Formats: sequence, structure tokens, C-alpha cells
Amino acid sequence: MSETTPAPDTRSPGGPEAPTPRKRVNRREQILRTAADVFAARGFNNTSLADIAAMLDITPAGVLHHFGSKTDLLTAVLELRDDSDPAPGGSRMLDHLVTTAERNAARPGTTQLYAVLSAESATDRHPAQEWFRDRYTVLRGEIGDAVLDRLGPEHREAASTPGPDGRTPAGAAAAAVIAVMDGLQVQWLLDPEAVDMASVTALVIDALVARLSQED
Amino acid sequence: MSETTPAPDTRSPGGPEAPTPRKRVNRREQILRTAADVFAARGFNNTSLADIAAMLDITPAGVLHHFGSKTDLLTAVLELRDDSDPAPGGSRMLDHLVTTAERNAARPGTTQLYAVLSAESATDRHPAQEWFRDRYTVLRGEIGDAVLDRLGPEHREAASTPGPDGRTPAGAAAAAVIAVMDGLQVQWLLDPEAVDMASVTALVIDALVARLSQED
DNA sequence: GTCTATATTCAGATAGAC
DNA sequence: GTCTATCTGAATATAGAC
Repeated sequence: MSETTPAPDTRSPGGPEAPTPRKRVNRREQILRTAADVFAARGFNNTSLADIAAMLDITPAGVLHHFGSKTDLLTAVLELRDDSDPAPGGSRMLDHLVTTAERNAARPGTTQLYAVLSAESATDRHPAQEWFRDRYTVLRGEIGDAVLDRLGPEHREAASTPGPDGRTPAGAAAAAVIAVMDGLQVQWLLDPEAVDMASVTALVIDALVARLSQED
Repeated sequence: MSETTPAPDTRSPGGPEAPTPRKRVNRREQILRTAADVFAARGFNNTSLADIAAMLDITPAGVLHHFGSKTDLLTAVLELRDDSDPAPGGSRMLDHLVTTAERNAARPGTTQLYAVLSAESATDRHPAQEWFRDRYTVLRGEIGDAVLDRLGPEHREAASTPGPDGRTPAGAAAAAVIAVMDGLQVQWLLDPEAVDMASVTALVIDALVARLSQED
């Protein structure tokens, strides 16, 4: 089900941090990518090490040799960022988000992982809680800055002025954009025909930027 | 943690299908409410029948007597709608959504259940998939209508005219509103100080309605 | 460095006592 | 009508063979 990508070993040769692979990309890496696929499709709690192992024709213990525990494997998967399309800074980032939504619909993989796991992480004692809390904090900051960048200079001050609760309009807009993307992913996974992630994301970004460019 | 609602037996007397409750609201009902709380806090896959049973000082089998299986219990929990604040029709519904977001932040219970479970349901073979797919379809319809109601009559036609992909702007806005509410819930659960669900929800609704009231 | 075989814990569900 | 005691299978992790 996950063999959509034909090339098994696609990465730029001469990457900066290849850890001296005298053999070829070690088993560890195969496990990592397989685990990412399976976690994305079934969530963390609902995935067993046997599921992952079966896809590689090994036993569960084979997986555990490379990563000490299932939780460690999850952590490693989350750390494995997808650097194939680095997020640009500044106001270009907002366009990048739409592009990302577009790509996600074509390739239900990488970021489906984040949509499914982030919601799962919000449950008690989930091992990825801290990771996702930090991630959202960073994202809200970056996207908040991107929103400010897109506003006309005359609106920036208002949008970056904290209200009585200490939160800024730009930050609120950033939280909204992230929330829309996550929430849409869930709706789309359940019913792909029903929503167009990219266009709805674009609509919300446009609407929010326009809204922050008014005084009312 | 869950004793927010003081009245344990709130249902209209003379309801059409009261199954002759000679005693008082049966164990079944207690189990149902406890299960809802625990599913909300820990998700479905990560909750064991023992967890639920422990809170009632009984054994897992005690739970299974009332509901044939864990999946049946989940289904029953989902069916148990919270009728304490029925959603109004028409454009009032949008205000109701903001109110709902406000209440959710105060009482992390009922709809936290939906936020956590809906995302979990998007994973393979989850027992609640169909339930959530249907729920989202209905919600998009209702909220789409509410959006149209709020628009000026002169904009309604444009907003309800399907584009080349067969989807209407009002439907897109509806999907966006739902997505924002779900996504915010996740961010809020992970970091309650970081986002104000109600105000962000209001912001997005305002922005979308304003956006759909322009020609561009 | 890689994995098979095994131990241990805990899940969901069944049959039958109260 | 309600639940305790028990069975069966599957989960993660360990110890040690190749």
C-alpha cells in the first residue's frame, strides 16, 4: 500500500552529513522510512513492531535492535525531517504552505504523519507530547512573522501588539493557519473527495491577511 | 474531573423509548460517561477496558457485560450526543460555534473527545471512521448553510455556485471553520496558554465571511 | 553488526457464579 | 440483571546465537 515511491534510495549524493556509509544506506534507514509510513497510516498506538517488521521481512526484535524501544523509534522518525522542500523565510512562507498542502494531497506520507501523530500526541502521557508542543511553538512564531511580512507596513504594528491576554493578532492568525492545515488533513484522510486542502488553505490565508489589514 | 454536570439523569420524562427503568439510571449510563472521559483523555487505542473499569471499581469484564466489545462501547459513546446546548440553525450557528469553543476551554470533556477521536479515526481500519466521515459531511453542510445565511443576499449566489471541481465557496469556508476548531483543540491541549480557541475561531469566521463578501 | 527464539506482561473476550 | 474468575492471544522487550 505504501509502495508509491518507486525509488528506494533517493537522496542527493554528497549530502553534508552522510555518516561514512561504507556499505549502503543501512538497515536503520530502511526501518526509519518504513516506520514513518506505518505510523502515518495507523498512528503510533495502533502500530505494532510486528507490523513494521513484517514489511521488511524481519522479526520485531530485528527492529528493536536498531532502536532500543518503540518510543525511541518514534522519536527518531519525528527527528527525520523532510528536507526535500525547505521552508523559505519571510512572506514567501505563506505560499509555501499552500504548496505543501497541495503536495500532501498527492503524496499522503510525510505530513500525514504529523497530522495523525500530533492529534494522538495530545492524549495523556504520549511520548511525542513535548516534541509536538515545541514544534507548534516554533511554527506559530515563524508563520506569525510571515503574516506580518505580508501585511502592509502600516498594519504591522497593530498586528504585532499584544492584547490584554498577551497574545498578538499575528500569532492568532498563525495558530489559525496551522490549525486549518491540520484539521483539513483529517477531513481529507476520511473523505478525499470532500475537501481540497490547498485551495481551502489559500482561502483562509487570504481571508486572514485581508482581515488583519483592516481597522474595524 | 468529570463531575461538572451535577444532574446525573437529565432526560426528558416521557421520552419515546424509555426502557422501563424501574431502578434508576443504570450502570450502563455511568460506564458510558466514564468511558467518554477516558477516551477523551487518552484516545481509543491507548485506553484499556481496565482503565475504565478501575474508575468505577469494577473489573474489565464488568464493562464488557454491558457492551459486547470495546468497539461497541466506543460506538455507544459517540452516539451519546451532548444535547445540553443544541446547535441553532441559520446564521446564529456561527456564533454558537464560538460559544462552543469558549466552553470547551473551560470544560475539557465532551468535544475534546471528538477532537482526539476524529484524528485517531483517520488511521487505517479505525472503528469510528464511518461515523466521523458522516459527521463531517453533515457538519460541512450545516455550517455551509450558516455561512450563506450570514452573507448579504447579493453574495449568496456566488458563494453557493460550484466551481469546476464541484465544490462551493461556502462549503470550503465550512470545511475551514471545522478544521480550525479541531486543529486549535490539539494545539490547546498541548499548550493551553498558547492559544485562545474562542477568539481565534471568531477571527477566522469573521475573516472568511468578509472574504466571501467581496468580489476580487 | 544482525537477527531468532524466548520471557513477561497485559490486552480483549468467554463462561458461569451470585 | 450484574459481575468475578479464567482463558487465549498478542504486545514489547531481553538474552544470546550467528
